[in-house]
Amino acid sequence: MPRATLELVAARAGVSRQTVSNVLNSPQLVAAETAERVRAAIEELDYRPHLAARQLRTRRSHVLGLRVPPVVDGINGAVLDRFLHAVTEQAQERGYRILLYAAPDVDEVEIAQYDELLETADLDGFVLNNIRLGDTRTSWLTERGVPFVTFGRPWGAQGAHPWVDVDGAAGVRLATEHLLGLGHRRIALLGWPQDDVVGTDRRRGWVDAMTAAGWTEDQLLGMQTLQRDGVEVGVSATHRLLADVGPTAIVAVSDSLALGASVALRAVADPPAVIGFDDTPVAAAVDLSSVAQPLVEAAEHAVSLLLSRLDGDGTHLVEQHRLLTPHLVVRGSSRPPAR
Amino acid sequence: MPRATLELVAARAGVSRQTVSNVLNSPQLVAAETAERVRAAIEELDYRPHLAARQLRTRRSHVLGLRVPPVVDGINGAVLDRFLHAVTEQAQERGYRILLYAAPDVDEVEIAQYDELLETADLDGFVLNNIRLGDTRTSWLTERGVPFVTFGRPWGAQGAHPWVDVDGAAGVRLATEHLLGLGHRRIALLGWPQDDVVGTDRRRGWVDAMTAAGWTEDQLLGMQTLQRDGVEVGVSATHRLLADVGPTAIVAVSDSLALGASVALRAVADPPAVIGFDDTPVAAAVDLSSVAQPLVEAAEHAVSLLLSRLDGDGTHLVEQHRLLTPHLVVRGSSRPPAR
DNA sequence: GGCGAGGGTTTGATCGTTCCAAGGACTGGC
DNA sequence: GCCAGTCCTTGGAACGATCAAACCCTCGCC
Repeated sequence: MPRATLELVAARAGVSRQTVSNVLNSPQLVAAETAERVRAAIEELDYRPHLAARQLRTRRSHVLGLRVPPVVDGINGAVLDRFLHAVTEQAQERGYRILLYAAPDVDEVEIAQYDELLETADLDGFVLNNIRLGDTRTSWLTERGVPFVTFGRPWGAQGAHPWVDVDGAAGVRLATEHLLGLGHRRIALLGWPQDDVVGTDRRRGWVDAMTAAGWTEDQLLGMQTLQRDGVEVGVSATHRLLADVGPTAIVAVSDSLALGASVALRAVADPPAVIGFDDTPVAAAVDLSSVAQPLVEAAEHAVSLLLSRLDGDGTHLVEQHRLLTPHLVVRGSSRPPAR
Repeated sequence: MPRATLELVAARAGVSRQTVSNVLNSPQLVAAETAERVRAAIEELDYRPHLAARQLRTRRSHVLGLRVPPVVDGINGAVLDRFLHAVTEQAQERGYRILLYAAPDVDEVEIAQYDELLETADLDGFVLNNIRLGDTRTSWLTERGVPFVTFGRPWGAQGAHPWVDVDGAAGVRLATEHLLGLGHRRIALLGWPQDDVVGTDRRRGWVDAMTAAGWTEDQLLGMQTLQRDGVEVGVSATHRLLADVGPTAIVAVSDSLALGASVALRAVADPPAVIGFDDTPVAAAVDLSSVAQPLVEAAEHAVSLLLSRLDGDGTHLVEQHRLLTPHLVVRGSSRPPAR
């Protein structure tokens, strides 16, 4: 059976090409009766529009670009994994598809990819997921008027654009308050270095909850370690905390660090409670409490923001964004303090 | 600056459209000198062909379809994650891109997606990654002559098609021999149910290594548990093995099961050695030895097989396939037997 | 009764590429 | 000096959709 085209459908319904096209794209222009007849013809011939032809004319591909980042540690990769799935599903439901592209962690290379994809494939927009302070990718895209959303806030004062993010401070505050509620007082933090904006944000949740519980900022400075991410780092940092601080509970800004803590605590009698961040499979596997990001929700909003810009009625509210609140998944590592 | 087109480049180089097209697609048809001139013009105008236009004419999109499966357990998701990245990178290097589609675990729904993608987007081929015994998707694709590769063997006698897979039996044999080499004799297996072909294959590696070491098949039947995947299952099954078999080492057919074993063994003095399968981030995190699948290599071959069919010179060797051997990643859980 | 308005439909051109059949230049042989 | 053959180039048509403008009614109004 040959491919059904607009022409064929038109002939079958006894109308012109354009009318068939209108039935699909601008139904309000077509008389109800005619539309009905056309729809029947479409059905009979199992007609589906050829996207490349449409794209050639309209310069719209109905495809969104998404980067698959180089696999690094693997633990946090799981986060992206779920986000990826949710984004794909959301986009699909709304008539868009997701095209992957690989790029190393170098802005210029990634920008070259944008250029290529826009020029040759007419991508309609991008979803970025690991923006940094002073990111040159976002400004490049903004300058060119390319629609995009980021999963992650633009931390600097760089131009505004739509974004979705999860409130890290709120998440860590939740975790800390949960531990306070269990009766813990001396709660230490495994944080990231100060130049990391995400880590600094998450740390704030701990600071807020702890100061509300009576600690002073000065005291807290002595109850934390700020180091880069990693299981090994978590192990050594925890040993230090045990020696210097003697905490009854530890809050970590990542599951990697929290896992390191669990490992370090294995040999300890009456081990402190531990809570991680991201609710990765690893956390579930080792019975570690963790702060869970609402990734499906994040993906929904990301796609919504992007498509409202794309399909919107011109009133594109450029500065839209959404900050989501994570929730705490309580597991075995949420022990009450030893008496 | 307006978009550069073939026409524009042709004018600039003082030749016709077709000649420019030939320079790009059939260079052997064009005189060297002319080609040089054309290439210069392309360079100057920063010309890049518009894929939709090409696609409209040739019915080839240079895009491959890849499914993002529903996120289930998360531990094994990490495997797909790395595969995904590798496939994207490989495809990109060879001038193809990866388009994602989401589908639930229902063949008919997925097939409907194929139909849609082929008809509306001219996808050139598919990469499938979770084929089952008696899969209807592969036969549908085969019937229609749609190029595809699977990551995973077609276990049944169903029609042959290109595939790439990792030799699970070899992997488990490697693990078992490693343990034998450490001095273990009584090595138990945490397996999957018999109706699972992958699990059965992996089990065979254990059987082979163990019989070579002097055990009889009958004896081995008493040294295994065959259950579905999961951390919880691993915990309870391990308790049973400890009571009934008293092994000095345990080989598991997945990291989930192996992790369950590690958890169950935490309270045990002189715990048995444990080895998992898949080398997921979880394994690395808890210092668990594990069999690693060569995913990058698998992706390379998958893309190669698919593209040789697509770009090949007609001599498409339909029944190509590749079985890769995994390697063992030795970590702390590879303890020698307690004396 | 003629004229303008406007809803509904048709017509022809167009997007950028490749296919096709035919045209032109150059070489070598007689 | 002509012709065949080779090699390269050329212009027109086609892919399947949308855009823009023209067209044809019917209706209401003066």
